[in-house]
Amino acid sequence: MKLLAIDGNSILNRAFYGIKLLTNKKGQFTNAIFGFMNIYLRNTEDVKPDAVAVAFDLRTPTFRHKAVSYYKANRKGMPPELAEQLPKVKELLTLMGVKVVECEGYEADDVLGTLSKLCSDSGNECYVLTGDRDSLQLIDDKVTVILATNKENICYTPERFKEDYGFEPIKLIDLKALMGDSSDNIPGVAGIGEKTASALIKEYGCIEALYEKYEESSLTKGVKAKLAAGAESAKESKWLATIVRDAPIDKELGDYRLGEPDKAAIGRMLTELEMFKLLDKLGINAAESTNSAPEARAEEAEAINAEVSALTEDIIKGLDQCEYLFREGKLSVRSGSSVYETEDEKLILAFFSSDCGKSTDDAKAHYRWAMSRGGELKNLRNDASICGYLLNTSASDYAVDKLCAEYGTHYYSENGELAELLSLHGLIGKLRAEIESEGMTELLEKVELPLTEVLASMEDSGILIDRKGVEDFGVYLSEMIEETQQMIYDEAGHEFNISSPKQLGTVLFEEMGLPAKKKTKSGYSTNAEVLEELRNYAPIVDNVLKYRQYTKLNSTYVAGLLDKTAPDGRIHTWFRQTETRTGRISSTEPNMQNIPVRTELGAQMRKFFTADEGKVLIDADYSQIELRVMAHLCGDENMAEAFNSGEDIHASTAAQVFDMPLFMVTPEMRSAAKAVNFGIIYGIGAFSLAKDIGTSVQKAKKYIADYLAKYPKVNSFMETTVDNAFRDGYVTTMFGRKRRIPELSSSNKMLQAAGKRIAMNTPVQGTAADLIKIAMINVYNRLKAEKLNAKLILQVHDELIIESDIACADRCAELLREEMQGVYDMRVPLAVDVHQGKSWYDAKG
DNA sequence: GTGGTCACG
DNA sequence: ACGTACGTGACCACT
Repeated sequence: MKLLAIDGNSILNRAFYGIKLLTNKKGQFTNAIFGFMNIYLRNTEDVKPDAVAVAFDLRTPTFRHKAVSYYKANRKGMPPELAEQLPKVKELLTLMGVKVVECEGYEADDVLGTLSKLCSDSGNECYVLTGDRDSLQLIDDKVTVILATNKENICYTPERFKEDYGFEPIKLIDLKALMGDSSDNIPGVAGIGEKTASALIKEYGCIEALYEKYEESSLTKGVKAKLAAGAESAKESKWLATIVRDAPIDKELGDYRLGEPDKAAIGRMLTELEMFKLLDKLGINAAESTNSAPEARAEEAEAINAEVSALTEDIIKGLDQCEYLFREGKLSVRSGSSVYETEDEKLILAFFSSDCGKSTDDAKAHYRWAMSRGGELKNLRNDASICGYLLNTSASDYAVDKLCAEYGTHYYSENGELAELLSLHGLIGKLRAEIESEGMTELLEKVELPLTEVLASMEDSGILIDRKGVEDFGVYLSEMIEETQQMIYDEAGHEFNISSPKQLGTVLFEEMGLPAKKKTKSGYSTNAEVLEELRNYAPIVDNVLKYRQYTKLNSTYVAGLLDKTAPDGRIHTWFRQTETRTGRISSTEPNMQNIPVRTELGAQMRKFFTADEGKVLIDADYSQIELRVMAHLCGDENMAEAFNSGEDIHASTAAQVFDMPLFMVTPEMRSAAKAVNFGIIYGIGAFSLAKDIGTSVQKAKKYIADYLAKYPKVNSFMETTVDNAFRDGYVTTMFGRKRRIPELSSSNKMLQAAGKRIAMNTPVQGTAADLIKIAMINVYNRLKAEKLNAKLILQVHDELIIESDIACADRCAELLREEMQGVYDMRVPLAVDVHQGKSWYDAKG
């Protein structure tokens, strides 16, 4: 028989600290459960055990079977985020048919010691899985210890142990008796560290032999003195370091055989925890619902048994409300207890443009399909993924099966390709009810759903790219890269991969001896901020910075964009509507929202994004929209006054903070004030502000204090927002968009502080996102209604770009300004800069 | 797949 | 004692 014995506490700890905090919708922490189960599954697959035991510590303060309990009592307790996961892991294991072993007064490793001895004595194989090197003392011919480290699992057989340590596993106890172990409060011999201890054990084998002979040995006086002084402690430490091997547990190995899993209960539990990947791995279905309305379930049940019929024009005309899915050219529609299908493009277009109210999933793809054929999609009522996003902006995806599991509606997994369609019915009902009760109906109906069509149209339009121009720019960059690279090699004295931070670090900080300022997890930091400070030390630094700039432009932008050019000569980015935590849109393949602009060389890229023949680009961007949103949300009169008077806001902030008239504000003061303004939006911290403007933390603190004193309502707004976030667990934007912030309930101070900053930033960033989304919808509708030959083609967070016929460009520009400025009645004006040009570069003004 | 870096708002 | 501002996406090196 093969037994896998697991140190539950040790593995759970590794899992907890190795994976960032995760929670389900209710805020229950799940990261340790997730990590534990992954480690468990990986190892059972590798070991293929017949029996498994997972041991957990169980000690009470009054019961001390040995002094270890007393010493270990000093250890820090578990953080609450982990403690709440512990009983869940035990429950889950039990449901899976795995034996959980706890023994009053003993620790997990004592249980492992006992189990491994049982195996060893009876000639059975035992694998001990732990993250704790202490357990290596258990290794023998029958007992292998699998040590789970952060990087990999190391499988310790007696041979492997000997290779690494140079002595037999059992002598690990003696090693610890000498060197001690601070994490276990084992004192060892004062002054003896790992090296000396290891040498002594290799020479003498055990501490008894050592103490018998050391006085006559050739050891140095110092070591002898230390050994003499620590004799008692060594003996005591050896006892402490010895793992118990006869704990009073069930000693019948057969009792640890794996039992039958209770799949239904596991399904319920993991569904509740929203651990769907794990369900997949275990081959278990998510729990079924109790949540669909009975009528809905009845309709679905009938639909399952009904014949699927072919969709026809007449049927389309008779439809009122329906769910549909459109995948790989096939349209499936459910209405009442009937299901229809077709692959006929004409019929599909007729359906899309029909008056029937439509609920679906991933409508943007359908809009694009219709638009590219000159058609349209009308009366979109619901989109499951968008509803899912509004209800929880932090999920990784919003697939129908996941949503059904999360919201507890029935998923017809048994019905093949109709599964999702039938499941959608109950799911949409539930999602709408949740949206309603969370007060987000208007946000869904007036903002997100209409926006889907706008984004589809923007993607469909794309933007014209001057391929020849980009290619030429690429040739120029390649020449510069070649040249710069050669200079770097010459200065370094050899060739190396400049793009490897590791190799670059070695060259700069070891070979060339430049002062290393900052470290990363894996070595020296070589980022631009660090290199900037080193510019004066050696010319290589400047060249590396140049090299970085050229290669970035060449690979990300030149190569990246050429690669994404469609046959129509345009670039069609994907706008993602369910991606960001704050409500912003994101852009991928390529990302059109991070095209360079801040450096002159980078900004050249924008010359290659152009208007088509006879057309022009119109670019409009909000000026300081986030600060204006802040001014509106907090209602601070001082801040509003600055905006209302049309002053330069950063200069005006400087005048306030430095308490002087506007005309006396220097560019340096303005720049510092600008940094403070940014800090305010991000959730201010003195340290980072100081770093940003290159001043002392003390001065930064004073700036912040002065700022908040001048704008007292900014201060109270932040406080109230954070307080409410603690109370509710989420924050909201002006239009009711929500973001949950589980970080606030973390006991880790860093994480909680990050949660507070999120709480301060999200209402501001998110409201700005809401505003521009509404403006986009209005612009789109007006361009259409006024039949202008112009299209909205890009959005870059606070900026919209229209490609317009030259003939109507001025009207479009005016329309754009009106819709953006007038999007919502605020306490401060929303200022918009509008420019026209043949290229994006020119249209930026 | 993760971490480092850097492009944008 | 420790690490440090909000939100993204792409590319490269390295495991």
